[in-house]
Amino acid sequence: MARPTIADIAQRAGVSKGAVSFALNGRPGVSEATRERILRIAEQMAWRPHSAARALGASRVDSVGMVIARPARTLGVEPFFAHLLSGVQSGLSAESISLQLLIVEDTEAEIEVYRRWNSEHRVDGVILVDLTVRDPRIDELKALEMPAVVIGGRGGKGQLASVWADDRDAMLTIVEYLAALGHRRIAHVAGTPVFQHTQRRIRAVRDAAPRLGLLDAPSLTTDFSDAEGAATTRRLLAQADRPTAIVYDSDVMAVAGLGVAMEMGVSVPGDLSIVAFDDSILTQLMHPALTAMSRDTFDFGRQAAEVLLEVIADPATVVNRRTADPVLTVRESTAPPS
Amino acid sequence: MARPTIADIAQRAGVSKGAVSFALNGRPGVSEATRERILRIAEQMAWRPHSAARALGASRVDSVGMVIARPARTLGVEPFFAHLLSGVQSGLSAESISLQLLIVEDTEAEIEVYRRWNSEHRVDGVILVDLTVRDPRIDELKALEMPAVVIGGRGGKGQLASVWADDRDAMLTIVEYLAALGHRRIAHVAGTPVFQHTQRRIRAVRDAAPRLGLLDAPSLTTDFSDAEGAATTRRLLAQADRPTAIVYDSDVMAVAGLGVAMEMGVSVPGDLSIVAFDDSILTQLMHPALTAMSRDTFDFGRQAAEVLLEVIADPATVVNRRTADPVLTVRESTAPPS
DNA sequence: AGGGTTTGATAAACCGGTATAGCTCCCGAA
DNA sequence: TTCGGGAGCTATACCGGTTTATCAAACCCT
Repeated sequence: MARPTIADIAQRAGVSKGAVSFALNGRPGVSEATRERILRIAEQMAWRPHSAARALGASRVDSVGMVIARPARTLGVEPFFAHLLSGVQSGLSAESISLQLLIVEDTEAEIEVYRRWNSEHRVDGVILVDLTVRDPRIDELKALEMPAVVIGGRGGKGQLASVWADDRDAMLTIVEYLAALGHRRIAHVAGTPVFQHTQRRIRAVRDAAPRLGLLDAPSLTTDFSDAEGAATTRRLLAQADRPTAIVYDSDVMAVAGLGVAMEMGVSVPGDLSIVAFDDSILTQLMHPALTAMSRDTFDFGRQAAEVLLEVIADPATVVNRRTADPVLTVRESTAPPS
Repeated sequence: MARPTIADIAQRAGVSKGAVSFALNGRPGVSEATRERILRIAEQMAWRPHSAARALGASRVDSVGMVIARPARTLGVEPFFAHLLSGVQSGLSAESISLQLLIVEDTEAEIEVYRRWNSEHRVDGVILVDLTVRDPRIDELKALEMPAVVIGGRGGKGQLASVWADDRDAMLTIVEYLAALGHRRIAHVAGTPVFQHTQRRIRAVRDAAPRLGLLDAPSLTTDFSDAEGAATTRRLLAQADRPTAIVYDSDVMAVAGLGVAMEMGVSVPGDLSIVAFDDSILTQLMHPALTAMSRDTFDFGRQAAEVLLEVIADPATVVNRRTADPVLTVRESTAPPS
């Protein structure tokens, strides 16, 4: 027999399909003795539920989705997504729920995917990343009544559940660390201002500057690419009163910045301290190795999965879970200014 | 009405469910006039097939799977997977087939996933990566009769369909290029010998050495990690008659090797030429930028998806598609030996 | 004109589960 | 002694599609 169905089990156990269903799902309706007998037979026949059949009757699909809207070109350099994915899956695997991953070009395409997933019943819920200010996805998902959890930002007026780390605090930690070393000219090479986390980091720098007595603390926005990271660094270092420390919003930009500094004969950390907001193998491979803000991305993903499952179980829930704070890993790229 | 079903459409069109099904799937059984009317109504009601219902009746799920068996830690540095994924999806999206992605720790877990997917009917087929010598997955998938396509290697005695690039030729190109520059001591920092592509590259170096008059051409295996890449480089450069050129099997190891060279005061490309087998942003970010073998990974994935769909349509097909040859991108890390 | 084939459609079975109404015992309380 | 009620199980409807058997009407040929 190719793939046994519950009807096969029922026949073999001499009971009805319903009884088998009860037994296999641990719900009342059969005696302990019968349940055990059925479970033994199911085990022995290597029965597995047919996911489609289950999805049709009940309305859960045991599958959640995640769409990443980034041009393929800029994707994959940061280990961020890979770790996040692993984490999400470890959070899902406990309930043996599968993950659909989709990479699309832009937010419009992403929303289209949500619509399709919704009408085709392909997923029970979704995980959102790269939250922007006034993110159109939030309203859309609300309208579709699709369970969702936002990673890395509040879910818009508390509408959606979210899992987030305290970017503001992390950025303050970095700036305070640099100020404590004696730096007074600190520059911030930020990401794209449409992202909420970029905004929060920029605000954190701006707010901390006067308190720490910084002479100058500009935040310069980029598109997160190595090219713009390098160009911005070049502009900064060409200034008469150039910064003695630069904070980069991503590890890729920090590495690009380090390259520019070396090329311009600016020694790191002698003449310039460099801090990367995100940590990865990249920062560790450099010479000097870069001081970086490390987040437990894996755990981030795991928690997002957990929260999503809660929301799916009870769509009324709105959790706003704050994850462990990022910690600053000091390496060789930071020192007191000369 | 929340989500219209074909019954709703049938009622509105004044026909039976069956007629609607025929019309929507473009099969004979309804007149052109009726078909058009039904299609218009379906369009107007924004009908979408319920994926589970369709999967239950027919036996296709319109979903394919891909399992990556690597410890999360080593994952995600190389843009390889991200690009591959994008490519696979672009190949699948035409037929609006979705992709299930799973990251697991080892091959054993991977096989377990295939078994589960098979018995739960979760996917119509799978894509295999990181083919090893005598890969146990091939026999398993054959036994499960699950459509599959292998990326980056032949599918074991022509059993499974595959999509591959010519590693051997690519490696020969690199070695010939270095020999033409005048190098006679070339070392090869390889990956894990369990992988077929590693074996092929090692053999290519060994075979080419005498023909090109190389004095020495050792292939040293590693676990692909930056740590072992660095350690191996250190050993090589400490030798009395150290190599004048090193070929690395991955971009990460090449970068680590470059770091070691700089640290030991070996100038690149003055005293040592470096070539990375895989290209990525990493190699471009370095100073000097690394000469590297570039593959069109996106296209690789796209083709794998296409072949898989062919195999799913007709399980008897065994395609062995060879993709475009990788090309050597010469940058600043290679020069004639001093 | 009559018998056979084609066309266009329908009703019902089916896929493999889940949910529910209902039936039969059996036990305890009134 | 009877009745209520819960435990244990069966039968059946149902989820939303696909597929098949069936059938009436039209069409075709000699």
